[in-house]
Amino acid sequence: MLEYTEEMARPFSSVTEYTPTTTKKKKNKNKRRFSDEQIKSLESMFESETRLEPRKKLQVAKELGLQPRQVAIWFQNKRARWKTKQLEQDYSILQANYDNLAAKYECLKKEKQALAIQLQKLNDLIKKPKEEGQCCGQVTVTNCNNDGDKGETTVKSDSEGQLSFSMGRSDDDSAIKTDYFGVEEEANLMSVVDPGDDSLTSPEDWRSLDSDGLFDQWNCGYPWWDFWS
DNA sequence: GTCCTATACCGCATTACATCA
DNA sequence: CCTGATGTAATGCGGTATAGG
Repeated sequence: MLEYTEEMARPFSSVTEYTPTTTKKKKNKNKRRFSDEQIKSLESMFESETRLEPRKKLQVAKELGLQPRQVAIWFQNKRARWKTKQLEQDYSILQANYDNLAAKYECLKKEKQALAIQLQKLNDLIKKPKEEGQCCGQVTVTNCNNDGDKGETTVKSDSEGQLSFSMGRSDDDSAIKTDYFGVEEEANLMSVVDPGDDSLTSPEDWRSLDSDGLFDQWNCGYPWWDFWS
């Protein structure tokens, strides 16, 4: 149901005219900013509803001494400004998320490089003959998780060739020690580490692990065992 | 029921003006 | 006083929805 015509509601109709040769707007010398009182009232109405019913619009216009058209335009402009503001906020959030993600990516990249070096060292090591006395060793990996908590993982190989993992917090002497697995599961580990490289798939080779800082370069935000998950 | 016209309203881009540093 | 930047009221246009002939 149409309650009034746009032309009836157009403000300043007596001063807004058009030249016969062009559609360009003529200067409107009656343009006045709305009073603080009017703005305050419109703002509070916008907070409760961003669109006005035609009847409500007429009522508001009457109350504020404005033309209904002016109220409609104010709401229209207000919606546009609000949308712009929202977009800016959304952009800020996206930007923050992106920065966070980029930082994680860089971290993972460094992690990957470190692991590649470690893998190379491991490859070199397992090629050494057992006689060289490389039967026992311990490697400690310091890392931090997503919560920023530091932790460490120790990989030990004993004279029997048993591998054991202990995990705990570096700042906590009561670190929980956990035997992770024994020789019979080493083959599984090998397939996780490098399924495409049979140079690491022999349990024999793992008995020669040494602690010459293979994992020392690890110092990123993720436990190394999550890297392949 | 369908088409056509008139009207109202919207979003968007832009203009015109007021205000301020 | 002048000037450029900024905020905002108002305009124009294209599109959609709806009522009535």
